[in-house]
Amino acid sequence: MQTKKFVLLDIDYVTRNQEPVIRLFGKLMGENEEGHIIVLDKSFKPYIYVIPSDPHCITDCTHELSELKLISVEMVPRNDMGEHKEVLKVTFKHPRDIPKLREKILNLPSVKEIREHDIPFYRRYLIDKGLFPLNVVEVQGKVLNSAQSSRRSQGLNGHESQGATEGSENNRTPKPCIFQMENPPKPMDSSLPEFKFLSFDIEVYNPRGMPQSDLDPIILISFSSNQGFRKVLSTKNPPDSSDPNGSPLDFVELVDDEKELLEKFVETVESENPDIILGYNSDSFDLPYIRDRAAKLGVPLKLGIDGSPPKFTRTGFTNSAMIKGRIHIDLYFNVRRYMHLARHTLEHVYLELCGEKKLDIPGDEIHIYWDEGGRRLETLFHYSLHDAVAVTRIGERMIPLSTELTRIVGQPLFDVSRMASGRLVEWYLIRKSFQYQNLVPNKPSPSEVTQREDIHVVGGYVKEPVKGLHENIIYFDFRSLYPSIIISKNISPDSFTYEKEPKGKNCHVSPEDGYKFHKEPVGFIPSAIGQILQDRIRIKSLMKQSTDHRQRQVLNAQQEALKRLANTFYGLYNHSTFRWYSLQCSESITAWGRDFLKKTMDDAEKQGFKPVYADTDGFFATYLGPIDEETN
DNA sequence: GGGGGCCGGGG
DNA sequence: GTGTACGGCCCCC
Repeated sequence: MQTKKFVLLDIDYVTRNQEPVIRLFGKLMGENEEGHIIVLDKSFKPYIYVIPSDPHCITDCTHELSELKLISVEMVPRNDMGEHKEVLKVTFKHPRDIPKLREKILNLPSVKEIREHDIPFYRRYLIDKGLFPLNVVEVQGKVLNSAQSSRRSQGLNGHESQGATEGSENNRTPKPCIFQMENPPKPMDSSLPEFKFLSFDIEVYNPRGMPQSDLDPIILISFSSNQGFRKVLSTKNPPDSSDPNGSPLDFVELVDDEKELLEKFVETVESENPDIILGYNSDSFDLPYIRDRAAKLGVPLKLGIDGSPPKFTRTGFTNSAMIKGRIHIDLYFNVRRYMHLARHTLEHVYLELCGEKKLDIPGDEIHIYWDEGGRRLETLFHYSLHDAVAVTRIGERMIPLSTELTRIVGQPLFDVSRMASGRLVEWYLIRKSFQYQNLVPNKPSPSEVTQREDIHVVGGYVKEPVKGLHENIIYFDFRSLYPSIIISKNISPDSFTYEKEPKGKNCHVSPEDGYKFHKEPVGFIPSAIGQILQDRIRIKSLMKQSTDHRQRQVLNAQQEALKRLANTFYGLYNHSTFRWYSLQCSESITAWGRDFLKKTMDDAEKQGFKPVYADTDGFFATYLGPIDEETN
């Protein structure tokens, strides 16, 4: 039995002998260890929860379930919205069985509800094992491939090898260590290495406007890493080609043709061996384009650490490209989510983040620069390289936040970098649910979503501004009004109650609607927000104490990530697709908010202030001087 | 005002 | 893949 320590970069599962096998992709951490590891875990099985229609018919329910193709049915205690329940944990042979059987199970006479039937298998694994991507994991087991003996192993790494592979082996990435786990993985609290990232950008010959991958070849591919690597691969000789060694453009490497360009692209990724691959709009442009051209020219795109080609999927309204064992991040989506700019072109974003103008060539003129050669071509090389460098610079600013969000939310960086903030919170809460043995609420059906969207909740209090030029202005505002209300009034779906009995004393009662929330115990959502805010305070104080520059940067990213998470909680009760959606909670928050603001304004008026404008969590007032000095 | 459709980035 | 998810703006009625 051996022990291996690694940074968890990515996770998925494959099917071997009809059984699911979890694969953890990592970068080895030990003293004399180098390279990648792929850890296989055959022991984890998918499951869902079944709530029987009546607590007494749990045996009927078990019986009905036993007719199906399952591994086991087990009675377990769980909490559901503050209510204790005995439910059935139903374990399946394969994740595929769940979408196949869940309708059938739901329609059994003794079944009332099914839960947690839509949690992707690899996410379930991370949550249940307490593993956090980008943190260190220790595993015990045995190495399956003796070092370097077989290229890409034999099928055990999930990707069927594509026949004999030729090409230079000189500075290729060593083959990953394939490791079979024999004991549960241990999350470790070790210090972490910095991540290496490689940015890339392609240029395409485009005499007809936007390039079409069936017609227009890729002419340049440029690279930039956060460790100083810079290169442009070109299918055309740089200027001054009469002297092959005298090129002033020493970052340019000439290749014979587009086929070699793509082969060198793969080799560069292998030899640079980055943890993270960055692009700008690379999910929907660069990588699909490279895929199409590589297919046309017969170049295998062995970009994953297991030699697999990128996998293209749809993520909502857009595409995403996954590179196994490395983390491909399209910064465009990050930037669009986190930066509020009118436009999100690479040029605009670079200017905003780095304060520098980017060398620019109008997109539709690239083929002209290419054809003209000479100085024009030189400019094109610089432009292309600079695009890749700009992506690296933007990455340096954006990645720390995403990596810390990953460590808090506990889902892969690939996913986290593409998730809307509401989703991040949702996965954070799903993990919390597991810890508290709570049942996760189901996602709403499409009809429920539209129903929710039709309901409008009254927002914050707004006092129309009094027209005119005001002097002697004071401004008052509540520091984070809504989160304070959620916590102080314990606003949570599991503390909300329709009960008439516990009036007043044991409940907070909302203004206007009179919704009641139990004062105790602390609700699920308030406790989660409370914990995030507390963590943030703790990290900010650590930051003050720290003298190490790098550590301070990490801590700062951590507290920023927590702030971002905390900030997205407030509106979530009113998000139609949120699992913990609650109209009562949503209405109560704003009702209390209006109440607090109005009361404070009334008090201020009594003290001689005249409010001239108010909005949600603060107001402006002019000071008229003390009105009635005797009252106070 | 409300429903439907389109677009963003990339060359 | 135990997937499948945005939000702003314009147009039209």
